[in-house]
Amino acid sequence: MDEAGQGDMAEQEAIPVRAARIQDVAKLAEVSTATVSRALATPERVSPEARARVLEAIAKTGYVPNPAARSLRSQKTFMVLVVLPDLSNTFFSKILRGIEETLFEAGYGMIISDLDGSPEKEAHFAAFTAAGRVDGAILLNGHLFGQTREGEGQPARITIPLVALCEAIPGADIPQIEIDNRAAASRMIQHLVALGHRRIAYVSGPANNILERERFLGFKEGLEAAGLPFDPALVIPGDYTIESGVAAGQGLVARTVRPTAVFCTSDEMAIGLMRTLFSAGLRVPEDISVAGFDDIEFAAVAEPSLTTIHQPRRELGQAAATVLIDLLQGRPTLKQIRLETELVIRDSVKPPRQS
Amino acid sequence: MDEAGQGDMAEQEAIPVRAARIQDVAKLAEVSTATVSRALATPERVSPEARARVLEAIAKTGYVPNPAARSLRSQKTFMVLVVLPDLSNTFFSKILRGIEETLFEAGYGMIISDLDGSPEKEAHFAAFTAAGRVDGAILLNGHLFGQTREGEGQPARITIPLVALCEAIPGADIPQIEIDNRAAASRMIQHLVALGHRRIAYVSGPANNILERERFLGFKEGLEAAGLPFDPALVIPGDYTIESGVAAGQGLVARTVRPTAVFCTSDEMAIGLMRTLFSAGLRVPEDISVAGFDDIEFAAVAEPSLTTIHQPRRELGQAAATVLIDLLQGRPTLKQIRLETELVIRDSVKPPRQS
DNA sequence: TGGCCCTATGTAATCGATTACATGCAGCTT
DNA sequence: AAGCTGCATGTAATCGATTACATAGGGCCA
Repeated sequence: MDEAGQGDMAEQEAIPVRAARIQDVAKLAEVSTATVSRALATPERVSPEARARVLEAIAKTGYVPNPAARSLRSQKTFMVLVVLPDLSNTFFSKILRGIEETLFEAGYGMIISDLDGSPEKEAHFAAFTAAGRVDGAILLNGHLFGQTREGEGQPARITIPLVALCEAIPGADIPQIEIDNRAAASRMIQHLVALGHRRIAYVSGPANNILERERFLGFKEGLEAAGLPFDPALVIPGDYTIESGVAAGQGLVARTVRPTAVFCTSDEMAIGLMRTLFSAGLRVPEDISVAGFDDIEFAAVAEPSLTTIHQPRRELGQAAATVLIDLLQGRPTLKQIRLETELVIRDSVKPPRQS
Repeated sequence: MDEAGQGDMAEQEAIPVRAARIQDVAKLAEVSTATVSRALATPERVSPEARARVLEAIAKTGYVPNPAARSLRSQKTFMVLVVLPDLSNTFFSKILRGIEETLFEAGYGMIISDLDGSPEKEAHFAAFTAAGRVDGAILLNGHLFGQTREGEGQPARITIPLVALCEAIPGADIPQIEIDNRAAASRMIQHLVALGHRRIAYVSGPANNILERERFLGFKEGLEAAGLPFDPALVIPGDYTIESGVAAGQGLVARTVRPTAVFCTSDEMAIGLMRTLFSAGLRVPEDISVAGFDDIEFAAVAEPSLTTIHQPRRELGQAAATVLIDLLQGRPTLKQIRLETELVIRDSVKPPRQS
């Protein structure tokens, strides 16, 4: 190692104290390594005196078990992989926090994999997982991995417990933790309809996305329930990002006949869309109502504040982590958990001007 | 394991294929395990024929080296710990992405630790680090860990390479990657002054936070440069969150003599503050100008769009990861890297009404 | 042709824990 | 008293890679 980063350090101890091993503890406590190991893993199987001596020796040496050795032998890593499509997306951060919290309490660490739409990364993490670097994984990306190139050369079958979070994975027989996207979307449409809206536009998520499919079904269901026709011209493509919301807004502004309300399937898009409407001189909700989905932090402080569907993000993360831990520890789990969403009524939706 | 999660799986192969070991590959390729290992680690030290046979065998068996075994022997984990104070904070997510990207390319995995203000978590991760579970760490939380209880029982000294990101760590002799917070804050004040503002309020970050200290110094520096007096009454406490911005706004609304401009040291606070001003019937920037700091995604689409300081978040993450990797691989590194910020002028700041 | 060096490869020690199996001893039953 | 049970503990195999050291063989030079 070059000295560049350490040129003038002074108060550091000169002797690089080798980390204490179980051997050192055993010697100090005058027992065998087996007893030390048992004192930690199964205290009830060790006499109180021996246990006390071991604990004292551990405190004295600052012993921390070497995880590599432990996991090599026991085939457990106490690590969980969280796979998500885009780490920089606001929507995920609170979910992650819920996951991290719960994992931490159970003694598990969290490794994050941001797929970023890259198949190579996906393949890498599939191998990573297959290699036994983690005990289980939480998938937020809507599909299993390692599913791509089957052909020759066994594609490293994933055998560890998996849990799907938010985006249900169709063919997979793994626990799913999610919200009822369809019902939530339908609920929002019914709310808009109840206020008198008849021409309701829909800003979609990315094509083929399972959330998108569900929300779109909910959208149509809501229309149907209200006896309104479905008009494909009122479906505007988006991909959940702010930018796509901005773009959707531009398309809307350019129209001669506009919808009276727009249901955006993410808050980011709703906020981006409102921005564009403002720039064009349109007012929300006076000229056009805008609804979102997710209830991210900024929804409440947007101007106007955003009517949206609240997703219990932290709880979703906690639930997924809990299920995975149950799975890892051999406890029975539910195959599907659906958390409740909530329609949050704020200022971006009002009855249309002339109904 | 209970069957709850796996009741009716069908197409799964019945034989739980034990993952291939280096032995299996060696046998198939008709070489020794040493040759297999070398074919992967130092291909140039293996004959082309042997290498080809090994690679073929690897492909055929789907062999992936067992990381626990590897790291037990080589004392390397190819894992990096990222310590941050709040995972659910928007500001960090893009930084994380920059880190993850760079680590991934270099073959490192990322473990995340959300300290959440909990000393226990901090102690835990200090032990975690000391135990050799990671090769290095990136600290976003502004202080070293394991620094707490020195006393008896050696407190598991951290000896692995560390890098401080965003929040410089005063006494520590480790590389720092950051922006020039002071200069950036000063720059913003000068911009406000140049537009004619004389009464400029400052919404602070949490007390004792190093970013806060620097930005506050910059604020005062900016005032001084303009020959304006520093008025403690114009300093409003905050903690970078939306909520604290909302609270700061309430305080402001209640005043009889208001500043003509408010410099919030985070975009979140600026957005929360604008919200409160709107609710009270004040207009931004007509009645009062508002500036932020960070340039998060929502700054551009806020209403009005937010004048702020752009931080190259992704690049910050990349730079920190790059420095850490250099450190890990024994290359020389810089001790301090300061990335450029940029004043982004948008619509939330205008000259005061009567100057 | 003998000696030397270099390359390719193999053998086996090693990393640090967990844990199957063995052992010794105390207490209880018959 | 013999035999059984069960607890506390120790011994040593084991997990799967990396790598120090040993060795075989080929090429080159004198």
